Amino acid sequence: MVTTPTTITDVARVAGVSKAAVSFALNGRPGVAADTRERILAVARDLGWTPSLRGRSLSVSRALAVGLVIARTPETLGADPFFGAFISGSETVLSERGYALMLQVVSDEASEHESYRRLAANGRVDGVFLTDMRVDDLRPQLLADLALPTVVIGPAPAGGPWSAVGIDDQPGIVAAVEHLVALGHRNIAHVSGPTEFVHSVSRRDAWAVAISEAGLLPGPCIAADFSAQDGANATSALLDLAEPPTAIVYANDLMAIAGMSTAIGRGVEVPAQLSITGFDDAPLSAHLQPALTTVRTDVVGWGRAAAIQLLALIDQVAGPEIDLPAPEFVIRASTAPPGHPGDPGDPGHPGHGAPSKERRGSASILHRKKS
Amino acid sequence: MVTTPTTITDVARVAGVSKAAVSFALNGRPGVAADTRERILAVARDLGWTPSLRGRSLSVSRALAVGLVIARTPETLGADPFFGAFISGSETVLSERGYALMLQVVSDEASEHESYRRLAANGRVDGVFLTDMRVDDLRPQLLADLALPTVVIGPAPAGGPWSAVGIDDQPGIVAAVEHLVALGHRNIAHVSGPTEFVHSVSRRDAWAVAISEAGLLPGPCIAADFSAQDGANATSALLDLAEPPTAIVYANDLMAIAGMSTAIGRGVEVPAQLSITGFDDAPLSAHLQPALTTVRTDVVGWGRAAAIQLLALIDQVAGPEIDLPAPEFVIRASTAPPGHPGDPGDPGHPGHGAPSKERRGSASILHRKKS
DNA sequence: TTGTAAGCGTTATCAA
DNA sequence: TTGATAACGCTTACAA
Repeated sequence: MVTTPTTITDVARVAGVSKAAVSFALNGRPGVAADTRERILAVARDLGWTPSLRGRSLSVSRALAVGLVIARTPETLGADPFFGAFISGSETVLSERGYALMLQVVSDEASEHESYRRLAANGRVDGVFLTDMRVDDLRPQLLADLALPTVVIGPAPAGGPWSAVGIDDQPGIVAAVEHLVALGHRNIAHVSGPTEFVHSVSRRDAWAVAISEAGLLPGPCIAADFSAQDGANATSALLDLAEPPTAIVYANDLMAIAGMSTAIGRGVEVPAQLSITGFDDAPLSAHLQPALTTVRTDVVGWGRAAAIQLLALIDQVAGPEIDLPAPEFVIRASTAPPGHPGDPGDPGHPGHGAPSKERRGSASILHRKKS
Repeated sequence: MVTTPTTITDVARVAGVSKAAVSFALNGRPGVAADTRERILAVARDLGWTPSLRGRSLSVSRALAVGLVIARTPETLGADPFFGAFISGSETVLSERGYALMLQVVSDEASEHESYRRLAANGRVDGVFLTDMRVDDLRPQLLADLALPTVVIGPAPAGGPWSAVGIDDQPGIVAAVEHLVALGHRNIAHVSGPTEFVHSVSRRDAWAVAISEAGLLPGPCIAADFSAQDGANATSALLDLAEPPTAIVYANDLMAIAGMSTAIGRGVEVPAQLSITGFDDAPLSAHLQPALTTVRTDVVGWGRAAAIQLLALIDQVAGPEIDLPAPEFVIRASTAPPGHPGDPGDPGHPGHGAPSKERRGSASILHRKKS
């Protein structure tokens, strides 16, 4: 018993109509009498016929698939909770519309371009998501040249010829800084991502602005690469300063966790002597000791919104205005008032034991699309 | 300037040959003179022509793509370093052969089956990877019915009608137990994954066997769900026992890390009072305080091997024997001799500061394929 | 060695 | 409202 060697021709023959009639009936288009349509559909069901995507694809010049090219090393990919959630979210929309997702993972920028070129040349996809936007990013131009509809994921420079869907990360960072300021911190450092990325710069700027709006001088800022190793290194460098910060705002959870461990390893108590905030709310973050204060964004919803936007772009229709939920600032146990250098004999800070109740503050939201 | 409205007909016309000649030349097949071939290829290059996958796909009845359906929640997906690495690895092989990877993420088993059905009915893929094999898994039968070549990733029950590629995780667990026994532990617990998964059972059995081979009685064993939350819960339960274990072997790093934090939060020193081992070597694990002793497998190489195997299956040729590197047991700072309940005043265990030099022991390897 | 022509399974065009 | 018939872009017998 085979699956589907049945073709539209078979259905047409059995139903005693033309192929065109079958096609019309299936796609629910006018031009076929109601009873004829019924009969055709019945036959199709009996024969277990599903239209062939390949034939259809050739005929309509559409791949019915979209692409996601990720330029990351296996390690940074595996450590980032973003992609799994994003893909989950976009999949719900895509599969509902009969679209599939082609995933490509490459290691460097050159092969990333090559990847897009091939995707376009082969006609494998009808559009792509673009993540990790860089400050001077060549990909939008490339994709424009390739005539491949593109949705940029995350903050993107305004005014470009692209469509972007993103939750603005700035309010999350601002909330973190304000929280720390309210706790009494005056020397607040930042460990950013690589400055070539737009979202790195965006978060760094948010940190700087929030600090000066609080009437403080910006603390030290170190650019790292989002990896645990670099987060640890940056933290060491900050703690080695003549005037080490009393709080550090990290651009992602992975660096924050590694930084927290580094501090603890040096005998610096967290949060008593050093407060720490992350970004992402990784699945692990709530279960650390101390649990990590961080910023959570609804990445699944983001993926959904991006997929809707991309499909609209492909269909050349105006995409709906999508309201993305605001990022949440999640206060846990890794932040506290500064300057409690005492109690060095407190093993494991039992006071901050269970994650217990989390307090949340919400921030605002951004959704920018091509005008 | 448009990208590729060029078709094989254009190339044939410009080169002054037939479409067949172009096809033959492109696919490097005999039946066309060397100089003609050169000329054709030159024209193709000039015109920037790449054969359309859609036409080709329809003609050869092949999708030139393989599928990976992942049944995970966004959280467990994002926390697992496996998939990113696996996809990276398989991609290197697939893209080289002109294949692409279709990724589907679903939430439950029912929609997973649905996903496979659609993939097959649409002819979107020529074969699939099957991960997270369950003890009584219905998917192999389904895929056999769908006539979809399948490669099972990871340990699979022997004797089934499937082809499996996996690094045996047992030697890694055995190495962990032997390490703990050598350190002097006598009460070694295990936190496993859900017992419905073959790899959970495999790791649990390895733990049990290694313990009895050391002449010890098996310690307590709790099945969790691989999540941080469940790892924390299981750890609490173990520490609440009348005779709490002095060491815990976890089935993955995420649970181990959460468990470690839980212990520390309860005032239990790691590794002085409790030794902990993980599985995966997540990017973060080396940068924790204390750094996690764990088992590392070459997932990227595994992905490569699986892709080679799947393509061979699709092409109906015998796959090459692939030697997968043995899993490595990585000894870091979360394991130590038992019974040092003293020194409760040691903040942050500075003695275990930097990850420093890691000692590694290697274990053996498994690669089973369909006979 | 080369060219012709028939598929692959759709959708689209255009008479009837 | 229908039903031939021609694309779509490629591969592949088969004939020249």
